[in-house]
Amino acid sequence: MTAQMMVNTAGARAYTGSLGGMAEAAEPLRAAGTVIRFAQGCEIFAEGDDSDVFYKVLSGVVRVCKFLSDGRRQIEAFHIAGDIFGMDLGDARGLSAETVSECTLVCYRRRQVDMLAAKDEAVTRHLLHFAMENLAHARGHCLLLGRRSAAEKLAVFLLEWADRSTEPAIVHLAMTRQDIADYLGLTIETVSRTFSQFERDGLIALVGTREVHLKKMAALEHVAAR
Amino acid sequence: MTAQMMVNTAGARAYTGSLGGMAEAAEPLRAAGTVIRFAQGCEIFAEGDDSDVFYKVLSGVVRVCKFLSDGRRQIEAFHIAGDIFGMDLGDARGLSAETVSECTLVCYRRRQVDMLAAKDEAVTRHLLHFAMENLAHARGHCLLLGRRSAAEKLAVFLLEWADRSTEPAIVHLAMTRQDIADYLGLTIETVSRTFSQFERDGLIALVGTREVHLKKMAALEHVAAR
DNA sequence: CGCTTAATTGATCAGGGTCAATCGTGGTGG
DNA sequence: CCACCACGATTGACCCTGATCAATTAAGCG
Repeated sequence: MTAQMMVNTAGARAYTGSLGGMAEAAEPLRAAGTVIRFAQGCEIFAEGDDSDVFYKVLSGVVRVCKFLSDGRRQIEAFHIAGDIFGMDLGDARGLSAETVSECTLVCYRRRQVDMLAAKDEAVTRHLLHFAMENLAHARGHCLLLGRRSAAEKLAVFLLEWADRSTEPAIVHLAMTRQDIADYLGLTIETVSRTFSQFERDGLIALVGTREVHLKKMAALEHVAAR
Repeated sequence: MTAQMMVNTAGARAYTGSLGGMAEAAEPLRAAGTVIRFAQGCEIFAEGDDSDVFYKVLSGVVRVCKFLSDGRRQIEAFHIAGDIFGMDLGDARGLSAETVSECTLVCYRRRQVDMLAAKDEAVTRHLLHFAMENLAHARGHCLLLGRRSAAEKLAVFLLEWADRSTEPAIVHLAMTRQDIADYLGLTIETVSRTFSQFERDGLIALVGTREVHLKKMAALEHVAAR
Protein backbone atom coordinates (compact mmCIF):
# COMPACT_ATOMS: atom_id res chain seq x y z
CA MET A 1 0.00 0.00 0.00
CA THR A 2 2.66 2.36 0.98
CA ALA A 3 5.68 0.43 -0.17
CA GLN A 4 8.06 2.03 -2.54
CA MET A 5 9.76 0.47 -5.52
CA MET A 6 13.47 0.31 -4.97
CA VAL A 7 15.32 1.36 -8.07
CA ASN A 8 18.64 0.13 -6.78
CA THR A 9 20.64 1.14 -9.77
CA ALA A 10 24.18 2.24 -9.17
CA GLY A 11 27.01 -0.01 -8.27
CA ALA A 12 28.42 1.78 -5.25
CA ARG A 13 32.05 2.53 -5.92
CA ALA A 14 34.31 2.42 -2.93
CA TYR A 15 37.30 4.69 -2.53
CA THR A 16 39.48 3.24 0.15
CA GLY A 17 41.29 6.00 1.94
CA SER A 18 41.10 8.50 4.70
CA LEU A 19 38.26 10.79 5.43
CA GLY A 20 39.79 13.93 4.00
CA GLY A 21 39.25 17.45 5.22
CA MET A 22 35.82 16.92 6.80
CA ALA A 23 35.52 19.04 9.93
CA GLU A 24 34.64 16.63 12.69
CA ALA A 25 36.36 17.61 15.90
CA ALA A 26 38.81 15.25 17.51
CA GLU A 27 37.42 11.96 16.35
CA PRO A 28 39.42 8.84 17.00
CA LEU A 29 37.36 6.91 14.46
CA ARG A 30 38.92 8.75 11.59
CA ALA A 31 41.43 6.07 10.76
CA ALA A 32 38.95 3.19 10.56
CA GLY A 33 36.68 4.52 7.81
CA THR A 34 36.23 3.95 4.08
CA VAL A 35 34.47 6.51 1.88
CA ILE A 36 31.70 5.20 -0.38
CA ARG A 37 29.40 6.89 -2.89
CA PHE A 38 25.85 5.76 -3.55
CA ALA A 39 23.47 6.89 -6.26
CA GLN A 40 19.94 8.01 -5.45
CA GLY A 41 17.50 5.29 -4.48
CA CYS A 42 20.05 2.68 -3.46
CA GLU A 43 19.60 0.16 -0.71
CA ILE A 44 22.52 0.52 1.69
CA PHE A 45 21.40 -2.41 3.79
CA ALA A 46 18.15 -4.24 4.57
CA GLU A 47 16.53 -5.55 7.72
CA GLY A 48 18.10 -8.88 8.59
CA ASP A 49 21.42 -8.24 6.85
CA ASP A 50 24.67 -8.76 8.71
CA SER A 51 25.44 -5.64 10.69
CA ASP A 52 29.21 -5.72 10.58
CA VAL A 53 29.58 -2.09 9.53
CA PHE A 54 28.03 1.25 10.32
CA TYR A 55 28.08 4.56 8.50
CA LYS A 56 28.47 8.27 8.73
CA VAL A 57 26.90 10.62 6.21
CA LEU A 58 29.26 13.07 4.52
CA SER A 59 26.73 14.41 2.02
CA GLY A 60 23.23 13.57 0.80
CA VAL A 61 20.21 12.21 2.64
CA VAL A 62 19.62 8.67 3.88
CA ARG A 63 16.35 7.21 5.14
CA VAL A 64 16.21 4.38 7.65
CA CYS A 65 12.96 2.46 7.78
CA LYS A 66 11.09 -0.63 8.83
CA PHE A 67 8.50 -2.60 6.89
CA LEU A 68 5.54 -4.75 7.78
CA SER A 69 5.12 -8.00 5.88
CA ASP A 70 2.40 -6.49 3.67
CA GLY A 71 4.67 -3.65 2.59
CA ARG A 72 3.55 -0.86 4.89
CA ARG A 73 6.58 1.29 5.60
CA GLN A 74 7.60 3.51 8.48
CA ILE A 75 10.57 5.81 8.01
CA GLU A 76 12.25 6.24 11.39
CA ALA A 77 14.56 9.06 10.44
CA PHE A 78 16.31 10.92 7.67
CA HIS A 79 20.04 11.25 8.14
CA ILE A 80 22.14 14.09 6.77
CA ALA A 81 25.80 15.11 6.82
CA GLY A 82 27.38 14.40 10.19
CA ASP A 83 24.85 11.77 11.28
CA ILE A 84 25.93 8.27 12.20
CA PHE A 85 23.53 5.44 11.38
CA GLY A 86 23.55 1.69 11.09
CA MET A 87 24.63 0.80 14.61
CA ASP A 88 22.68 -2.24 15.59
CA LEU A 89 22.09 -4.57 18.46
CA GLY A 90 23.44 -8.00 17.63
CA ASP A 91 24.53 -9.28 14.24
CA ALA A 92 21.41 -8.58 12.20
CA ARG A 93 20.00 -5.26 11.00
CA GLY A 94 16.89 -4.13 12.83
CA LEU A 95 15.93 -1.82 9.98
CA SER A 96 16.94 -0.98 6.46
CA ALA A 97 18.67 2.07 5.01
CA GLU A 98 18.32 3.61 1.56
CA THR A 99 19.64 6.70 -0.14
CA VAL A 100 17.10 9.46 -0.72
CA SER A 101 19.58 11.39 -2.85
CA GLU A 102 23.06 10.77 -4.13
CA CYS A 103 25.17 10.21 -1.04
CA THR A 104 28.74 10.11 0.17
CA LEU A 105 29.20 7.95 3.25
CA VAL A 106 32.01 6.74 5.45
CA CYS A 107 31.80 3.11 6.33
CA TYR A 108 33.31 1.75 9.56
CA ARG A 109 33.96 -1.93 10.19
CA ARG A 110 32.70 -2.93 13.60
CA ARG A 111 35.61 -5.25 14.30
CA GLN A 112 38.08 -2.47 13.79
CA VAL A 113 36.05 -0.07 15.89
CA ASP A 114 35.76 -2.62 18.66
CA MET A 115 39.52 -2.93 18.65
CA LEU A 116 39.84 0.81 18.81
CA ALA A 117 37.26 0.95 21.57
CA ALA A 118 39.08 -1.61 23.67
CA LYS A 119 42.05 0.74 23.72
CA ASP A 120 40.21 4.02 23.86
CA GLU A 121 37.19 4.38 26.13
CA ALA A 122 36.32 7.66 24.38
CA VAL A 123 35.35 5.75 21.23
CA THR A 124 32.68 3.76 23.04
CA ARG A 125 31.54 6.94 24.73
CA HIS A 126 31.28 8.60 21.36
CA LEU A 127 29.13 5.77 20.03
CA LEU A 128 26.99 5.92 23.15
CA HIS A 129 26.41 9.58 22.46
CA PHE A 130 25.16 8.85 18.95
CA ALA A 131 22.96 6.01 20.13
CA MET A 132 21.44 8.39 22.68
CA GLU A 133 20.86 11.03 20.02
CA ASN A 134 19.07 8.51 17.84
CA LEU A 135 17.09 7.38 20.86
CA ALA A 136 16.03 10.92 21.75
CA HIS A 137 14.87 11.44 18.20
CA ALA A 138 12.99 8.16 18.07
CA ARG A 139 11.17 9.08 21.27
CA GLY A 140 10.13 12.44 19.93
CA HIS A 141 8.98 10.66 16.83
CA CYS A 142 6.81 8.28 18.85
CA LEU A 143 5.05 11.25 20.40
CA LEU A 144 4.51 12.73 16.98
CA LEU A 145 3.21 9.49 15.47
CA GLY A 146 0.98 8.57 18.36
CA ARG A 147 -0.48 11.86 19.41
CA ARG A 148 -0.30 14.55 16.74
CA SER A 149 -2.73 15.49 13.96
CA ALA A 150 -1.78 15.61 10.29
CA ALA A 151 -1.26 19.39 10.33
CA GLU A 152 0.85 19.21 13.47
CA LYS A 153 2.94 16.44 11.97
CA LEU A 154 3.69 18.35 8.81
CA ALA A 155 4.45 21.56 10.69
CA VAL A 156 6.90 19.68 12.92
CA PHE A 157 8.46 18.11 9.86
CA LEU A 158 9.01 21.46 8.15
CA LEU A 159 10.47 22.99 11.29
CA GLU A 160 12.81 20.02 11.74
CA TRP A 161 14.21 20.69 8.28
CA ALA A 162 14.30 24.42 8.84
CA ASP A 163 16.53 23.75 11.85
CA ARG A 164 18.84 21.68 9.69
CA SER A 165 18.83 24.18 6.85
CA THR A 166 21.44 26.87 6.37
CA GLU A 167 18.77 29.37 5.31
CA PRO A 168 16.17 28.70 8.01
CA ALA A 169 13.19 30.06 6.07
CA ILE A 170 13.92 27.95 2.98
CA VAL A 171 13.68 24.19 3.06
CA HIS A 172 14.87 21.99 0.21
CA LEU A 173 13.17 18.62 0.35
CA ALA A 174 15.35 15.80 -0.88
CA MET A 175 12.52 13.29 -0.56
CA THR A 176 9.23 12.54 -2.30
CA ARG A 177 5.75 13.02 -0.83
CA GLN A 178 5.65 9.27 -0.28
CA ASP A 179 8.77 9.50 1.88
CA ILE A 180 7.24 12.33 3.89
CA ALA A 181 4.02 10.36 4.30
CA ASP A 182 5.88 7.27 5.49
CA TYR A 183 7.90 9.37 7.91
CA LEU A 184 4.83 11.02 9.40
CA GLY A 185 2.53 8.01 9.42
CA LEU A 186 0.17 9.54 6.84
CA THR A 187 -0.74 8.99 3.21
CA ILE A 188 0.65 10.86 0.26
CA GLU A 189 -2.74 12.48 -0.30
CA THR A 190 -2.99 13.84 3.22
CA VAL A 191 0.53 15.24 2.98
CA SER A 192 -0.33 16.94 -0.28
CA ARG A 193 -3.62 18.34 1.02
CA THR A 194 -1.94 19.66 4.15
CA PHE A 195 0.80 21.36 2.10
CA SER A 196 -1.93 23.00 0.01
CA GLN A 197 -3.82 24.09 3.10
CA PHE A 198 -0.66 25.64 4.60
CA GLU A 199 -0.13 27.49 1.33
CA ARG A 200 -3.72 28.75 1.24
CA ASP A 201 -3.28 29.94 4.83
CA GLY A 202 -0.12 31.81 3.83
CA LEU A 203 2.10 29.80 6.17
CA ILE A 204 4.32 28.56 3.35
CA ALA A 205 4.97 29.00 -0.34
CA LEU A 206 5.72 26.01 -2.51
CA VAL A 207 8.33 26.63 -5.20
CA GLY A 208 7.98 23.63 -7.43
CA THR A 209 7.46 20.52 -5.39
CA ARG A 210 10.81 20.25 -3.62
CA GLU A 211 11.32 23.75 -2.22
CA VAL A 212 9.27 25.22 0.60
CA HIS A 213 9.47 28.81 1.81
CA LEU A 214 8.37 29.21 5.39
CA LYS A 215 6.51 32.53 5.40
CA LYS A 216 5.26 32.53 8.96
CA MET A 217 7.58 30.64 11.25
CA ALA A 218 5.75 31.72 14.39
CA ALA A 219 2.43 30.52 13.04
CA LEU A 220 4.01 27.24 11.99
CA GLU A 221 5.48 26.77 15.45
CA HIS A 222 2.03 27.44 16.80
CA VAL A 223 0.48 24.78 14.57
CA ALA A 224 3.25 22.42 15.64
CA ALA A 225 2.27 23.11 19.26
CA ARG A 226 5.88 23.50 20.33
CA MET B 1 -7.75 14.97 26.87
CA THR B 2 -5.60 12.03 27.50
CA ALA B 3 -3.63 13.37 30.41
CA GLN B 4 -3.58 11.52 33.63
CA MET B 5 -3.77 12.93 37.11
CA MET B 6 -0.58 12.24 38.98
CA VAL B 7 -1.32 11.06 42.47
CA ASN B 8 2.25 11.41 43.62
CA THR B 9 1.68 10.21 47.11
CA ALA B 10 4.44 8.22 48.72
CA GLY B 11 7.59 9.68 50.05
CA ALA B 12 10.15 7.42 48.45
CA ARG B 13 12.29 5.90 51.14
CA ALA B 14 15.87 5.27 50.23
CA TYR B 15 17.84 2.33 51.55
CA THR B 16 21.47 3.05 50.94
CA GLY B 17 23.30 -0.17 50.43
CA SER B 18 24.33 -2.80 47.97
CA LEU B 19 22.11 -4.45 45.49
CA GLY B 20 21.62 -7.72 47.28
CA GLY B 21 21.15 -11.10 45.74
CA MET B 22 19.65 -9.95 42.43
CA ALA B 23 20.87 -12.18 39.63
CA GLU B 24 22.50 -9.89 37.14
CA ALA B 25 25.54 -11.47 35.59
CA ALA B 26 28.94 -9.89 36.04
CA GLU B 27 27.92 -6.28 36.37
CA PRO B 28 30.55 -3.78 37.38
CA LEU B 29 27.87 -1.25 38.24
CA ARG B 30 26.84 -3.17 41.29
CA ALA B 31 28.81 -1.06 43.68
CA ALA B 32 27.52 2.30 42.52
CA GLY B 33 23.79 1.77 43.17
CA THR B 34 21.30 2.75 45.85
CA VAL B 35 18.04 0.84 46.29
CA ILE B 36 14.84 2.91 46.44
CA ARG B 37 11.19 2.00 46.85
CA PHE B 38 8.35 3.95 45.23
CA ALA B 39 4.62 3.61 45.79
CA GLN B 40 2.23 3.24 42.90
CA GLY B 41 1.60 6.36 40.82
CA CYS B 42 4.75 8.23 41.82
CA GLU B 43 6.67 10.55 39.59
CA ILE B 44 10.27 9.34 39.49
CA PHE B 45 11.39 12.28 37.38
CA ALA B 46 9.83 14.72 34.92
CA GLU B 47 10.87 16.11 31.55
CA GLY B 48 13.34 18.93 32.11
CA ASP B 49 14.62 17.68 35.47
CA ASP B 50 18.33 17.29 36.08
CA SER B 51 19.42 13.93 34.76
CA ASP B 52 22.21 13.17 37.20
CA VAL B 53 21.03 9.64 37.94
CA PHE B 54 19.59 6.68 36.11
CA TYR B 55 17.77 3.61 37.32
CA LYS B 56 17.36 -0.10 37.08
CA VAL B 57 14.09 -1.81 37.88
CA LEU B 58 14.25 -4.57 40.49
CA SER B 59 10.49 -5.10 40.76
CA GLY B 60 7.32 -3.41 39.63
CA VAL B 61 6.48 -1.56 36.42
CA VAL B 62 7.61 1.91 35.35
CA ARG B 63 6.25 3.95 32.47
CA VAL B 64 8.35 6.53 30.63
CA CYS B 65 6.43 9.12 28.67
CA LYS B 66 6.35 12.45 26.93
CA PHE B 67 3.64 15.11 27.00
CA LEU B 68 2.44 17.79 24.63
CA SER B 69 1.67 21.18 26.11
CA ASP B 70 -2.07 20.49 26.03
CA GLY B 71 -1.67 17.33 28.06
CA ARG B 72 -1.72 14.68 25.34
CA ARG B 73 0.52 11.87 26.48
CA GLN B 74 2.57 9.24 24.70
CA ILE B 75 4.01 6.39 26.73
CA GLU B 76 7.28 5.32 25.10
CA ALA B 77 7.78 2.15 27.05
CA PHE B 78 6.95 0.15 30.15
CA HIS B 79 9.97 -1.04 32.08
CA ILE B 80 10.06 -4.16 34.23
CA ALA B 81 12.62 -5.98 36.37
CA GLY B 82 16.05 -5.92 34.77
CA ASP B 83 15.43 -2.89 32.56
CA ILE B 84 17.59 0.19 32.79
CA PHE B 85 15.92 3.53 32.16
CA GLY B 86 16.61 7.22 32.70
CA MET B 87 19.80 7.53 30.69
CA ASP B 88 19.62 10.86 28.97
CA LEU B 89 21.48 13.03 26.54
CA GLY B 90 22.76 16.14 28.30
CA ASP B 91 21.76 17.38 31.72
CA ALA B 92 18.00 17.57 31.31
CA ARG B 93 15.45 14.77 31.14
CA GLY B 94 13.98 14.23 27.69
CA LEU B 95 10.99 12.44 29.12
CA SER B 96 9.35 11.68 32.43
CA ALA B 97 9.08 8.45 34.39
CA GLU B 98 6.34 7.31 36.75
CA THR B 99 5.58 4.14 38.66
CA VAL B 100 2.70 2.09 37.32
CA SER B 101 2.79 -0.16 40.36
CA GLU B 102 4.76 -0.24 43.57
CA CYS B 103 8.39 -0.43 42.51
CA THR B 104 11.85 -1.24 43.78
CA LEU B 105 14.57 0.50 41.84
CA VAL B 106 18.33 0.86 41.96
CA CYS B 107 19.53 4.37 41.44
CA TYR B 108 22.97 5.09 39.94
CA ARG B 109 24.70 8.46 40.16
CA ARG B 110 26.06 9.43 36.79
CA ARG B 111 29.20 10.98 38.23
CA GLN B 112 30.11 7.77 39.95
CA VAL B 113 29.35 5.71 36.86
CA ASP B 114 31.44 8.04 34.72
CA MET B 115 34.33 7.49 37.11
CA LEU B 116 33.83 3.76 36.88
CA ALA B 117 33.56 3.98 33.11
CA ALA B 118 36.80 5.91 32.81
CA LYS B 119 38.54 2.96 34.43
CA ASP B 120 36.53 0.15 32.89
CA GLU B 121 35.57 0.31 29.24
CA ALA B 122 33.10 -2.54 29.82
CA VAL B 123 30.85 -0.20 31.80
CA THR B 124 30.40 2.17 28.88
CA ARG B 125 29.89 -0.80 26.61
CA HIS B 126 27.23 -2.09 28.96
CA LEU B 127 25.42 1.26 28.89
CA LEU B 128 25.70 1.35 25.11
CA HIS B 129 24.02 -2.02 25.00
CA PHE B 130 21.06 -0.74 27.02
CA ALA B 131 20.78 2.42 24.95
CA MET B 132 20.69 0.25 21.84
CA GLU B 133 18.00 -1.98 23.33
CA ASN B 134 15.88 1.04 24.13
CA LEU B 135 16.52 2.35 20.65
CA ALA B 136 15.49 -0.91 19.01
CA HIS B 137 12.28 -0.88 21.01
CA ALA B 138 11.53 2.75 20.20
CA ARG B 139 11.95 2.01 16.50
CA GLY B 140 9.58 -0.91 16.66
CA HIS B 141 7.19 1.31 18.50
CA CYS B 142 7.35 3.96 15.77
CA LEU B 143 6.33 1.34 13.23
CA LEU B 144 3.46 0.30 15.45
CA LEU B 145 2.27 3.85 16.08
CA GLY B 146 2.60 5.03 12.51
CA ARG B 147 1.42 2.06 10.51
CA ARG B 148 -0.72 -0.37 12.49
CA SER B 149 -4.48 -0.52 13.09
CA ALA B 150 -6.07 -0.54 16.52
CA ALA B 151 -6.52 -4.32 16.52
CA GLU B 152 -2.95 -4.89 15.40
CA LYS B 153 -1.68 -2.55 18.08
CA LEU B 154 -3.51 -4.31 20.87
CA ALA B 155 -2.49 -7.75 19.61
CA VAL B 156 1.16 -6.66 19.54
CA PHE B 157 0.78 -5.22 23.02
CA LEU B 158 -0.61 -8.47 24.44
CA LEU B 159 2.08 -10.55 22.77
CA GLU B 160 4.79 -8.22 24.10
CA TRP B 161 3.55 -8.89 27.61
CA ALA B 162 3.12 -12.59 26.94
CA ASP B 163 6.82 -12.69 26.03
CA ARG B 164 7.69 -11.02 29.30
CA SER B 165 5.35 -13.20 31.34
CA THR B 166 6.42 -16.36 33.13
CA GLU B 167 3.21 -18.11 32.10
CA PRO B 168 3.06 -17.10 28.43
CA ALA B 169 -0.69 -17.59 27.99
CA ILE B 170 -1.57 -15.46 31.01
CA VAL B 171 -0.85 -11.75 31.10
CA HIS B 172 -1.22 -9.64 34.22
CA LEU B 173 -1.66 -6.00 33.32
CA ALA B 174 -0.17 -3.65 35.86
CA MET B 175 -1.53 -0.60 34.04
CA THR B 176 -4.90 1.02 33.41
CA ARG B 177 -6.72 1.20 30.09
CA GLN B 178 -5.60 4.82 29.89
CA ASP B 179 -1.98 3.72 30.10
CA ILE B 180 -2.52 1.15 27.38
CA ALA B 181 -4.25 3.74 25.20
CA ASP B 182 -1.42 6.23 25.68
CA TYR B 183 1.13 3.53 24.88
CA LEU B 184 -0.64 2.50 21.67
CA GLY B 185 -1.68 5.95 20.48
CA LEU B 186 -5.39 5.19 20.91
CA THR B 187 -8.21 6.24 23.21
CA ILE B 188 -9.39 4.35 26.22
CA GLU B 189 -12.67 3.56 24.45
CA THR B 190 -10.98 2.02 21.44
CA VAL B 191 -8.78 -0.11 23.70
CA SER B 192 -11.83 -1.29 25.60
CA ARG B 193 -13.83 -2.05 22.46
CA THR B 194 -10.93 -3.95 20.93
CA PHE B 195 -10.52 -6.04 24.08
CA SER B 196 -14.22 -6.85 23.92
CA GLN B 197 -13.98 -7.74 20.25
CA PHE B 198 -11.02 -10.08 20.91
CA GLU B 199 -13.05 -11.73 23.65
CA ARG B 200 -16.10 -12.15 21.41
CA ASP B 201 -13.82 -13.70 18.77
CA GLY B 202 -12.48 -16.15 21.35
CA LEU B 203 -8.91 -14.85 21.07
CA ILE B 204 -8.70 -13.92 24.73
CA ALA B 205 -10.60 -14.19 27.99
CA LEU B 206 -10.71 -11.27 30.38
CA VAL B 207 -10.55 -12.21 34.05
CA GLY B 208 -11.51 -9.05 35.84
CA THR B 209 -9.94 -6.08 34.14
CA ARG B 210 -6.27 -6.74 34.83
CA GLU B 211 -5.80 -10.35 33.80
CA VAL B 212 -5.93 -11.57 30.21
CA HIS B 213 -5.83 -15.19 29.11
CA LEU B 214 -4.54 -15.63 25.61
CA LYS B 215 -6.69 -18.44 24.20
CA LYS B 216 -5.42 -18.46 20.62
CA MET B 217 -1.83 -17.32 20.43
CA ALA B 218 -1.50 -18.23 16.75
CA ALA B 219 -4.57 -16.20 15.84
CA LEU B 220 -3.29 -13.27 17.90
CA GLU B 221 0.06 -13.44 16.14
CA HIS B 222 -1.84 -13.42 12.90
CA VAL B 223 -3.79 -10.32 13.88
CA ALA B 224 -0.51 -8.73 14.93
CA ALA B 225 0.85 -9.47 11.45
CA ARG B 226 4.16 -10.71 12.81
C1' DC C 1 -23.02 -0.46 52.00
C1' DG C 2 -22.39 3.52 49.49
C1' DC C 3 -18.94 6.34 47.20
C1' DT C 4 -15.42 7.01 43.83
C1' DT C 5 -12.96 5.88 39.98
C1' DA C 6 -12.19 2.73 36.11
C1' DA C 7 -14.14 0.26 32.36
C1' DT C 8 -17.65 -0.86 29.08
C1' DT C 9 -21.02 0.16 25.73
C1' DG C 10 -23.76 2.97 22.56
C1' DA C 11 -24.60 6.81 19.27
C1' DT C 12 -22.66 10.03 16.48
C1' DC C 13 -18.96 12.59 14.27
C1' DA C 14 -14.81 13.78 11.81
C1' DG C 15 -10.05 13.19 10.47
C1' DG C 16 -7.73 11.01 7.48
C1' DG C 17 -7.76 6.93 4.23
C1' DT C 18 -9.18 5.04 -0.29
C1' DC C 19 -10.23 5.27 -4.99
C1' DA C 20 -10.02 7.73 -9.10
C1' DA C 21 -9.32 11.47 -12.23
C1' DT C 22 -6.42 15.29 -13.55
C1' DC C 23 -2.51 18.16 -13.55
C1' DG C 24 2.55 19.23 -13.75
C1' DT C 25 7.02 18.53 -14.96
C1' DG C 26 11.07 16.78 -16.52
C1' DG C 27 13.15 13.63 -19.81
C1' DT C 28 13.23 11.59 -24.53
C1' DG C 29 13.06 11.26 -29.16
C1' DG C 30 11.14 12.59 -33.60
C1' DC D 1 11.89 22.85 -30.81
C1' DC D 2 8.08 20.68 -29.57
C1' DA D 3 5.12 16.54 -28.85
C1' DC D 4 4.80 12.81 -26.12
C1' DC D 5 5.40 9.97 -22.24
C1' DA D 6 5.94 8.58 -17.51
C1' DC D 7 5.86 9.44 -13.01
C1' DG D 8 4.99 12.32 -9.11
C1' DA D 9 1.79 15.50 -7.12
C1' DT D 10 -2.68 17.50 -6.59
C1' DT D 11 -7.51 17.51 -6.15
C1' DG D 12 -12.16 15.66 -5.58
C1' DA D 13 -15.75 12.36 -3.92
C1' DC D 14 -16.74 9.15 -0.77
C1' DC D 15 -15.98 5.94 3.02
C1' DC D 16 -14.32 3.92 7.31
C1' DT D 17 -11.69 3.66 11.41
C1' DG D 18 -11.19 5.43 15.47
C1' DA D 19 -12.37 9.78 18.25
C1' DT D 20 -15.81 12.17 20.86
C1' DC D 21 -19.71 12.63 23.78
C1' DA D 22 -22.66 10.49 26.94
C1' DA D 23 -24.75 7.00 29.70
C1' DT D 24 -24.27 2.68 32.27
C1' DT D 25 -21.95 -0.85 34.59
C1' DA D 26 -18.33 -2.88 37.30
C1' DA D 27 -14.88 -2.80 40.80
C1' DG D 28 -12.27 -1.24 44.70
C1' DC D 29 -12.22 0.68 49.12
C1' DG D 30 -13.21 3.24 53.29
